[in-house]
Amino acid sequence: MTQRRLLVTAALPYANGDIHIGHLVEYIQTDIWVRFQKLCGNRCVFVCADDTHGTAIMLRARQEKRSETALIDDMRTKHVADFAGFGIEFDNYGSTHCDENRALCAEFWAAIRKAGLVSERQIEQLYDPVEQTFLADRFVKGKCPKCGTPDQYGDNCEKCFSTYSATDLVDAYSVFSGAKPELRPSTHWFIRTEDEHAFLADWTQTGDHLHPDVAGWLASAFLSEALHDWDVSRPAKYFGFEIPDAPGNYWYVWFDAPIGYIASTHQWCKAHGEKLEDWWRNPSVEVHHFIGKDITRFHTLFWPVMLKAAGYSLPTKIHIHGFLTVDGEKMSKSKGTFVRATTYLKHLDPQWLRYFYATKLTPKLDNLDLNLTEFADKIDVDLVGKIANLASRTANFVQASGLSAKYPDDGGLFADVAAAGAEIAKAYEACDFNLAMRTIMLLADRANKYVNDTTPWKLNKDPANAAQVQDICTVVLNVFRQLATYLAPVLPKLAADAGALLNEPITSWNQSQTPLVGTPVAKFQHLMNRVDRKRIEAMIEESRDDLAAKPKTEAPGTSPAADITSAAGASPAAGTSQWNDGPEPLAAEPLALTCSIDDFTKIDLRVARIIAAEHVPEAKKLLRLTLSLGGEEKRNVFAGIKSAYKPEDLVGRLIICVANLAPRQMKFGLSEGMVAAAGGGGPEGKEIYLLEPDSGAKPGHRVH
RNA sequence: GGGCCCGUAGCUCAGCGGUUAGAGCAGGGGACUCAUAAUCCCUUGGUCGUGGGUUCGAAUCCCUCCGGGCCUACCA
Repeated sequence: MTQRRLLVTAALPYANGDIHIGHLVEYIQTDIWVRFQKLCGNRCVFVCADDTHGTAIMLRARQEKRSETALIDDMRTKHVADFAGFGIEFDNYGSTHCDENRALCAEFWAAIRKAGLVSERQIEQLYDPVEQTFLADRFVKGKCPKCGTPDQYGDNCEKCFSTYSATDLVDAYSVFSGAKPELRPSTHWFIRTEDEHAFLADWTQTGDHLHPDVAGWLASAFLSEALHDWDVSRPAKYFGFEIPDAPGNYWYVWFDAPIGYIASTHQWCKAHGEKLEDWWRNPSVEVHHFIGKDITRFHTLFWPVMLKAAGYSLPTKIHIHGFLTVDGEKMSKSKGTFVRATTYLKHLDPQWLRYFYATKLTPKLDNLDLNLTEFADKIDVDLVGKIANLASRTANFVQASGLSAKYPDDGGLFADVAAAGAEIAKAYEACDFNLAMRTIMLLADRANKYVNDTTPWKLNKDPANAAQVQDICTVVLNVFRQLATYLAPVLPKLAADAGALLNEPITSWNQSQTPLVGTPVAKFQHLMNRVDRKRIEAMIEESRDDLAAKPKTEAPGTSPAADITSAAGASPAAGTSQWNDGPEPLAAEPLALTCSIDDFTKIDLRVARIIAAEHVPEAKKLLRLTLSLGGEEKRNVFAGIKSAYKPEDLVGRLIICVANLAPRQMKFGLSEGMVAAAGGGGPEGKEIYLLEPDSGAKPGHRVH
């Protein structure tokens, strides 16, 4: 096989947060693929970097009272340590805030201008008067101008996938301050992607660059109509690179982020005496991007246009994966399933997660689930019970004698395992790690059966059988070594340990094709530990604590908020010990800031009777309630309690409502108030408890 | 209001137009005791969410419906 040259990237993590197990899906996936390529003898360079620019970084740095560079340097150090902890080996890990990237951005910009793709025009842009900054697209929300969906971000609509600029939003507000943004004029620069419509229509639909599902989605959602101009500049203040020919303006973070792939490559080139052109302007080099499905648009529409204009290689393939769920649900801080990389490493073996993700990853865009029980079972059964066990049950017998000098007759076992290598390699290449792992485990089953059938432990009782025992163990340890080689991309440490055991490092996929003979066998040591379930619980527990410990408020226990709680019939005066009330509910939703009695009296809480309740067929969470405040005073209220209450059980009950809440137009009608309920949402949103006054209260009574 | 994804054995998933629907794990029975209570053999278990349609033939293609999830922090 001829040596391929591959340039591989994983998406740049944003320097505004810690690496967590969701991120790791992608980095582990990419690392496995890269290690596989390298093991096969291909020249493969794996680059990544921190994505450091944008309003979020600027505001966070401001909040933490330090410079942006101090913040991003700090985050980068943490990210690098997290990745290293999981054995993710980048050839270069850079930052988008570096000289190479600045220079490349300027080069791209000049080329895109030269290609005639840049438009300049003055627009009225939204400005947050509280934070005193123009609002990046993602930090303005409002109604989609095309379909009217509320709470949509300023650059594209998640519902109808239309793209637009933030000023098109209806009823916009700043996600930072909540303030109504002001329109302020400023000049912006746009890339007219529509000019490359034909190119994109071709590139996305041909050449196997994209999974067919993605290609189809792009074709129907975007390419079926004219592409919108892409606003790539932001006026000061903005943390990023200033546009050379437009002083006071900065490139939008999504302009310089993908260029960061090239900048990181450039750094690697400099460190290794290579030329950037040989990697990014060389048709014989394959460029592979690994990304999550959330950032598909940037990589499949904008990025190719930029690359084409600047004369850099277009991606050979964009590998897109789905999101992680834990125990079937989205990662949740309150449930402790939002596990940071550092937290995981404190408790569990990184190889376990690498293996588990490998068993779940396919070329498809499906989300993958980390079922914690299954996780533990898979490690114990597959890695300890099947793989490690092969060495564990035979190495001791040949520790003195080493492997046989000549590879014995094994009934074709070694040859079969060797032959399976092609199929496994094909699966790795296709990112079908699930298939690769299944195939490997089947082979492990066969090898274990071989041990059972040949019973070396029985033969070993008679010294006359020494040679036969040695032969059997030579076979088993060789198959073990084959499997360790096949698993090396996923489990580099296991492969290293296998190499140490047999005194021959595993460095190449081809080693799986030739038996190892005559080498000494080292004293056997545990290759892989079983999963201690308690450690998983501890990890989840700590992830939960992480959050509870964070937002401390000054609110004293006697705040008005606490009074409301007592009105609900909780027992605040009683010690928690007597009633065994745990701290979880409070931890899940910490106390709000102190408010004054004046603040409180603004809210007019009233006793009301539910005189009618009905389902709203089209609504997922809502019930329509008619509340009576006594006499003729009635309120039509939509309450998000469908998951916890049936309409027929509600009619006639007394509840507490917010009687002076501003009416709100909802999809199903006008809601003229709000029903008070306790609870934290809970699983499936079922943890909802309506407040009910003590007996004697009458509709219309105010809650003081 | 729209979009996307998913619904195959208890669990996680293969299969994605063609013989009696598969695997791993879990469950049950047995063997073995070298091995990290590992391994090996046998075995229970599914009208492939529903109702239509296309077809000689559908889990597999099309449509309806039902159910679940996501689209709320540039969080993969």
